[in-house]
Amino acid sequence: MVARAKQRAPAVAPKKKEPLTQPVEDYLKAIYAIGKGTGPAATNEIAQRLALAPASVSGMVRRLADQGLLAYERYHGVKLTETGRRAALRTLRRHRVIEAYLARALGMSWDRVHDEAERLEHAASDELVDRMAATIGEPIVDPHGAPIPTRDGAVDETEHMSLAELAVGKSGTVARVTDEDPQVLRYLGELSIRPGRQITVKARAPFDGPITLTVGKQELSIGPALAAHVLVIPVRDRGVKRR
Amino acid sequence: MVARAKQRAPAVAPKKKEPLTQPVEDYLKAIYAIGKGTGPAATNEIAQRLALAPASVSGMVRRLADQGLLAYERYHGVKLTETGRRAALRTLRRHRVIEAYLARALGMSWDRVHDEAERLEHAASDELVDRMAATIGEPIVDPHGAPIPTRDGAVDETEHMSLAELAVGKSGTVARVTDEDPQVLRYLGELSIRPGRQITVKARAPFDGPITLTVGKQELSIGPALAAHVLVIPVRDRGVKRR
DNA sequence: CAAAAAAGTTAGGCTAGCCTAACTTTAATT
DNA sequence: AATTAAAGTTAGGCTAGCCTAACTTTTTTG
Repeated sequence: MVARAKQRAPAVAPKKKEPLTQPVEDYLKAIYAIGKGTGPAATNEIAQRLALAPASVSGMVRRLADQGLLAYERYHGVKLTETGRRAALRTLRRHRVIEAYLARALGMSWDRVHDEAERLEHAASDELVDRMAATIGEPIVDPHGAPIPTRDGAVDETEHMSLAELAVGKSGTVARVTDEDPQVLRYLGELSIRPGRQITVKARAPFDGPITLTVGKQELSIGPALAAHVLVIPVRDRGVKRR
Repeated sequence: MVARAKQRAPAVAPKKKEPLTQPVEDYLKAIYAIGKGTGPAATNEIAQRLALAPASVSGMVRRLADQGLLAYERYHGVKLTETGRRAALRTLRRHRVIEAYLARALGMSWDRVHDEAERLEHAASDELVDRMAATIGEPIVDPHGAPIPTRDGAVDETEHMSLAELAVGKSGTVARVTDEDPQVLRYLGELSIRPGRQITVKARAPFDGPITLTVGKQELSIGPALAAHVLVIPVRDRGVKRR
């Protein structure tokens, strides 16, 4: 019979200055995205985001815990340590600065910047990223409206309401689109649903049906799943039908 | 006793569209650099350039030959195939366009662009590289004066004379500096020895001694090893001491 | 032209990251 | 509370790229 020994990681986070590998940066980013920087992330969800087998995640997660990047308790998911959080935010900053730069300085469309940034974020130096940010005027958000962490790891973590939750008759300004699929982004672009635009909800069909909106002078309707990816800042009583 | 069977690669270059890995791109670049695109490259030299053990090169070189990127004959070095040459030039174009872009659009100094480009070249898409090139006006050379291959794989392969070979009394315009060590580049920069500058050789000390030059109004001397990395286009009879 | 030196190759091992299959633990359901 | 389902982990394997050590081929040299 095996004694139920404490399996806590015996390592004391050996501070290494070696740069993180590309897969490691991806794990940290995924874990950050799931737990919003502080909450726990489940093995299966990490696996799904990274398109890996859960078994692979179990293995990697243990290594990252040994390195002091994660707090890991077997069968109970992981959390980022402070070190891990900072590493994740550094990658996130790179990603979003690069996206913003590609769009503003090189005229790349908002549906292509994500994939490009996904690769460049692992290769660009901090110096380069800072130069990019400076060149386009220290942007605060990326082309999809996602907030860019500062050099010292601060992020605007405001939670926005989604278009799917906005009451009929209310208006809101699009703050962010939380979908990176190029096809989806192109479609939204055609409807001119993009950060900064003002949208009014005209009707909502029952049983999770389509939502009818006006964007500028256009009237159109989109599905609720898509609407959930459009985050808005409600406008206080304007565009509300007077009664 | 083992029959001395023909060990030729049995594979017929299975045309795969999978992108080349970073190490593979580095091998091809190194082989291109050694053989100027056509000549053979020795195992040891490849190993030295990539800072790898010769044994590792033997292994990789075989795989690349099986993929149809190299022509390989055991114990006699490798040559690039046409496919390999094109792949090498694509990487080289990326590298140099990126260098040029970093310098011109982002104000990065010429001694830092190499290392940055070395990483970015593996991550940047062709689309991005083309946009960079277009943005800075389709440059022909990188910040060190190295020619940039065109999209369809053409390169200016002109061989320049080096400053070490320029006769005393003759002048030349710096075409290129073939050293990527940041320290060396910073030093040359301080002496304002950089592409476009005109230099006159004033004296050459015997026994491979230092070479005295004038750059602009400055007079200075540098060692022959360094001078060999400064490529020049001789100016026909100007600055020659009349006698 | 034989012996030594240099260059190149093979053999055997290692690590990071991934996989599938089988097993264990936790959570959900009756 | 017992059973089933879901989630997570371990075991065992694979590939790309690297290494060192030992061996073979080619080149150089006395």
